[in-house]
Amino acid sequence: MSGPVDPVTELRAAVISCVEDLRGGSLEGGGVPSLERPPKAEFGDYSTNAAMLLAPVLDRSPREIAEELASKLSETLSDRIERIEIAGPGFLNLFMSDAWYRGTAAELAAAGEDLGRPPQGVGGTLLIEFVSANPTGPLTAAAGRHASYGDAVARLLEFTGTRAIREYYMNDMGAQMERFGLSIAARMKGEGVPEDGYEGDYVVEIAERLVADGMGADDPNALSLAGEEIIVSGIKDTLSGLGVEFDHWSSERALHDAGSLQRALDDLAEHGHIYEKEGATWLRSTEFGDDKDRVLLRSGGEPTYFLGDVAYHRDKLERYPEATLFDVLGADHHGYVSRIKASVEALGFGDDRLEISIMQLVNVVEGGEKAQMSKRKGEFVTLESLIEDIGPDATRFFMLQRSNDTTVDLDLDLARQTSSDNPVYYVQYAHARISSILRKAAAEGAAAPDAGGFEGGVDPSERQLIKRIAELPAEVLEAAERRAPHRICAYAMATAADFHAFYRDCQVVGAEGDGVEASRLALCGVTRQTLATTLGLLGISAPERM
RNA sequence: GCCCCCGUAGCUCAGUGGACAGAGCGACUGCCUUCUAAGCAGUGGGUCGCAGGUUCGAAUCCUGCCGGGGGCGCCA
Repeated sequence: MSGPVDPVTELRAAVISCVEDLRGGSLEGGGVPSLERPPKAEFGDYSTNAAMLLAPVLDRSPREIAEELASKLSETLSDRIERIEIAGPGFLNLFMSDAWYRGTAAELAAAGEDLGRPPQGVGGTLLIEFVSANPTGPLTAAAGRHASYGDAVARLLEFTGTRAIREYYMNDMGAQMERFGLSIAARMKGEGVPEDGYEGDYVVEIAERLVADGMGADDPNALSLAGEEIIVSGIKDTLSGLGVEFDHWSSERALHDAGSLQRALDDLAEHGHIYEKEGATWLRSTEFGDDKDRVLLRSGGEPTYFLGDVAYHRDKLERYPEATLFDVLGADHHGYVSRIKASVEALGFGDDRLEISIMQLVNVVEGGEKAQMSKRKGEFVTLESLIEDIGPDATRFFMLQRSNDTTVDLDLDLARQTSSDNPVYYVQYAHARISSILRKAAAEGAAAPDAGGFEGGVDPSERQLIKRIAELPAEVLEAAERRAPHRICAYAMATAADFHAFYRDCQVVGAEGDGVEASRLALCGVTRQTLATTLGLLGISAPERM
């Protein structure tokens, strides 16, 4: 027997059914009763606010309703519940029995690799566009945040039954590519870079490579194309090093050459949302909530960056008619959100087809000092050097640890430490420690893991650990729906902490008592699976030895 | 001026209506003949930016203000 299980939701279902009984009808409107871990152990294992929510509906006092709910729940849960207390303004505090803990542990163990997978997944298709850094230079450390985030969201959704597609969009057209080509040409001739050119040393390296390939400095356009090829191949290598692989690389130039920009323009014209003014072609984006209308074709006739982006979104929407688009943008692009949403609507697609997350900035901190970041000046920490410095696992963990709308201060001194101070190693260490126990058990011919096969008491540390693991499906669902992988980081750390406490209190191999060793080995196995799964969702390795 | 994000412990941050507000780091104190001390336990530390409002209940929702960051091009 295996498959997704969700013990907390099962318990919640029991509460809801009792509430519906008492109310004499289904729960529409009103709130859904909570079922949560109370702040203090003295408040039991789980608590619910059901009686407080019911009070205004039934027009009776919360404590009175709580009494009735408690007796109904006791009946429904029978030997799974030890006792129910009524506290505070009308909370029902549930104290679960050893039988429930044993049953839950057995259920979790039976889930195998499906442990933590929410039984009711999210479904659908999400096309995630992320990183999409310009192909005029190597990826910066900040791109590592986008890469880690987009990939982790994709992994989370895949785990919940959603098809995730990863795309990278290259703005390989226009003025910046010209400046890039001119910068390479200047370096070939040994000259200083032109105004607004790219000053980084990598441009010198590219120039040297292209000279070696026999290229001349007289065709900046050709140089920019050749330079782009080198840059993009480097970007792919860097992302691979982080464990991020894209399904599709879209190119603005390719879209342009295929006539997609023109088609997008025709589409918008057909829908009646464009007009001419001062020689330029505009999108009436204000009609869809944007601050001002936006230029699609300049008065010279060249397309703007924005038109390319409109064409790209149209292309995505048509390639995957079932998909929701998800754009991961940097904080410096937030002004872009309303216009791109407007364009999607102007093309006749529903506004629920596009979702956008804004990533706040990344500061790399060393010795308490923030490193400067300027791509054009060539002063920045590259993602490649960051990965080389602290490794892909620490890079991902530190980038993912914070919610996307807060700035990340990546402390290199901390990230470099291979000690308990470093949260990555803390979690990985727990996984390695369990692996070591299981190795020892195998070597010493310990009992086969069996979560439910004993009648003794369950240790408080075991209870804590089982409860934590039982929360995983809800945690995964929440993180997936809210596109919030940082919750998984916090969850993984909490699970590791619970395991270390269990390790302190409970001997596993050679434990005294009938079936105790077998049940603890099973709990170790379930914990290891939990850590492996959560680390996997973050794209971080789960080592067997450290 | 307008728009977006943030303001919670010394530092970095969790916590999008529930019970006396949490974690990691830093500081201080203990614990390795015992399954990995990359670990555990304990101590100290906060007017949740300020002021109103909604609610039985607000760090959380609403309004105003203060402080920090980012953005407001026929650049990308």
